[in-house]
Amino acid sequence: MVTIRDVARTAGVSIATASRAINDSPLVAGETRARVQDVAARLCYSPHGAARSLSTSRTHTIGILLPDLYGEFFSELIRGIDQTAQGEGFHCLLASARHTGPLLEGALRSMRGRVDGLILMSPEFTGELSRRTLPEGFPVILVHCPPTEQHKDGVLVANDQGARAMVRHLAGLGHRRIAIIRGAEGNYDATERLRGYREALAECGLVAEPALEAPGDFSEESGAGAVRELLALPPPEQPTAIFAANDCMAIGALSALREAGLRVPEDMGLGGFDDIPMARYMTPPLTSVHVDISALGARAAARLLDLLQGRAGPAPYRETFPTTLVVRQSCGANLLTTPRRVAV
Amino acid sequence: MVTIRDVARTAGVSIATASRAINDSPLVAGETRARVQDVAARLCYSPHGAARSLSTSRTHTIGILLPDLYGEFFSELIRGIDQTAQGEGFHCLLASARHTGPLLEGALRSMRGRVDGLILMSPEFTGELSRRTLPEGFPVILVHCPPTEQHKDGVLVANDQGARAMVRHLAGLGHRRIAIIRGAEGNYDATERLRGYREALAECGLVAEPALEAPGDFSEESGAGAVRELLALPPPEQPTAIFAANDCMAIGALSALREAGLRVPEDMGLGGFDDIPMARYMTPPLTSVHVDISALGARAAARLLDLLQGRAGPAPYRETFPTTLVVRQSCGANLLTTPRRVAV
DNA sequence: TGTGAAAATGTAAACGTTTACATAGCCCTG
DNA sequence: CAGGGCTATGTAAACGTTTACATTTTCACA
Repeated sequence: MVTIRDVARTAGVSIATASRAINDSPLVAGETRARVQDVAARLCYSPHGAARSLSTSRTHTIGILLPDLYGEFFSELIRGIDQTAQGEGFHCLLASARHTGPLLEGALRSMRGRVDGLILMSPEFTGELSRRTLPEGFPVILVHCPPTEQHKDGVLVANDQGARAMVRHLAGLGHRRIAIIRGAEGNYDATERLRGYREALAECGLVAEPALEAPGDFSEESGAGAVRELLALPPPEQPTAIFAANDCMAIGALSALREAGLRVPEDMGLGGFDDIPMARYMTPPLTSVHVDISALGARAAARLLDLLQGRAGPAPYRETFPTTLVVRQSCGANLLTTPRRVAV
Repeated sequence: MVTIRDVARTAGVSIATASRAINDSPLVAGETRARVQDVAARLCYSPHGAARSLSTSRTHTIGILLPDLYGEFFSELIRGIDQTAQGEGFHCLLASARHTGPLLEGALRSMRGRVDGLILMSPEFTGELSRRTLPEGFPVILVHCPPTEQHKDGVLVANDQGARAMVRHLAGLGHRRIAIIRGAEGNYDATERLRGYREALAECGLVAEPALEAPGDFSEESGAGAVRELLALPPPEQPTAIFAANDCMAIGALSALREAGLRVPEDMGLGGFDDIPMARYMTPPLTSVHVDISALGARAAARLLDLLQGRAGPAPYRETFPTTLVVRQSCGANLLTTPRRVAV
């Protein structure tokens, strides 16, 4: 492997000068710089990352710690982060701490000396854990996490606002019995979306009924299962519209409704959340709440980079990403045929 | 920041002993090891990654270099890789080199001293580039790339086999005019799938017609556009079945067909490729070619780790991942109603 | 009780950089 | 021409580890 020594020797300068030339320091004569850079190119020299990091105590890498790597949300988030990071010459070190507790601690630990800052998404992350695993004042941007004592910076999605918009929209179409298919137990988004759902019901003067809050876990199957559960209710108690806490469940719900011989939206209105690319291509096209996840990732990265490059003060930064309701046909708006069960 | 010196001092041993104790070396007395580890835990010591890497010239990190980070393929691939890597205590450093040439070179360069090996997917990667950017003998696993002079290890998907299976299946259902919606120009998968399509036609005694090879770029829109193009052909030249080179385009095609008032599969058979999770939830459920991408990633990572851990000889390793045809309803098999245009 | 091997520990070099500080050459000014 | 300020370069320490080698301790055995 060719090191800076080799470059220096070949160019006939000291290591220090070689280093300066390579880093475009103004302290080196133009002619020397050119010669050194020329030699470096000829020898195919590239600086050793670890050595550089050790010396400068900067890694030019941001860590991404996620609970999982499954699904569109994470890939979009990563894409947004990576794009922004790459724009400033930063790398991304990826880790997922599927399981809780000790594994998360290990993952955090192993980041020491490998990253300059962290974009972190984990419900398990607490101030106490931070104290044990991260150097004091280590830059962290939280995604979807409540702030901790040490780390107040974060971005989050206006889940409740989105859910409210959806439910109000359904109510506006005349639905009085609106069910929700809930997300995974304990999940942040799930909780917030449920909250938004309940708030909207209250605003619209409707009462929340436990029977209309079907459990789910964000998977297609659970969406289908929830529908079967709802359709097992005695007819007067059945909903006329369903709000699925994400699009996957909405899609599962759609297929279960079809199996049950119900038409969407005529017999049952349906709304999802996330507006995944596929949503518009469903039959009928799915009404959903749009969230620009990659933009969310990009913002998180941008803020972290501001911190790292000294462009931002330590003032706590929290940004709530707004959502937008995308009305298509599954909800029953834009309806060409006549609904059977909904009184308008 | 607490370093190994602090641990050593507090535990009353030399740095060397502290290091050994922390790394569970057998060269240290059990009692000493316990004491040191105790101190380390109390001080919340975690070893500095860069320092360690510099000293051992091992980073315990594998680099992932992809052309892009968009879509299910990449996220699944990354998931498979990360899972396997994490199992052996390795990290993943992610980079995407969207653009070609110099950017790719820079990305490769910047990996020096940061990763122990590389999982690389880029059509632009050549032996010459490798020589310029990577140390000799640097472990690389290629995904979907032709082998180069230095790097022969790689995994790939049996794209042509999958495409052949699909087209043969369609032909077996009686279709004589089978169109393809091609993938992005120059893309590896696209080329292979097209090749499989043509081979299968030949095998079945059908003639390839340029008019039936509609261009596409893997996006939903392009799928819809291709369908409009095909339907613009004079009726006798129109296809009775369409093979879309991926599921996204198949979904776009589905919605364009519906707009045109055609029923799937009665009026037009349809098949996709990739078997994305959503495929089964389409109306009708999409017949597709299943590829287990995360397993592909896992295999690539496993092979790389074998190389890195000295468990495998340098014998070139190439694995072609088989695909499986998943027959649902969009192709016209399992058909309940009668097809209008297909002679069986 | 002395000897030697084995076990435990310590000393210091090495990994490849960056950078504070020292030095050398040069030009300008008085 | 001495002195002082630049500018360009070199020397060497530092970053936090690991590890080859040296040294000390322990302990079994003759």
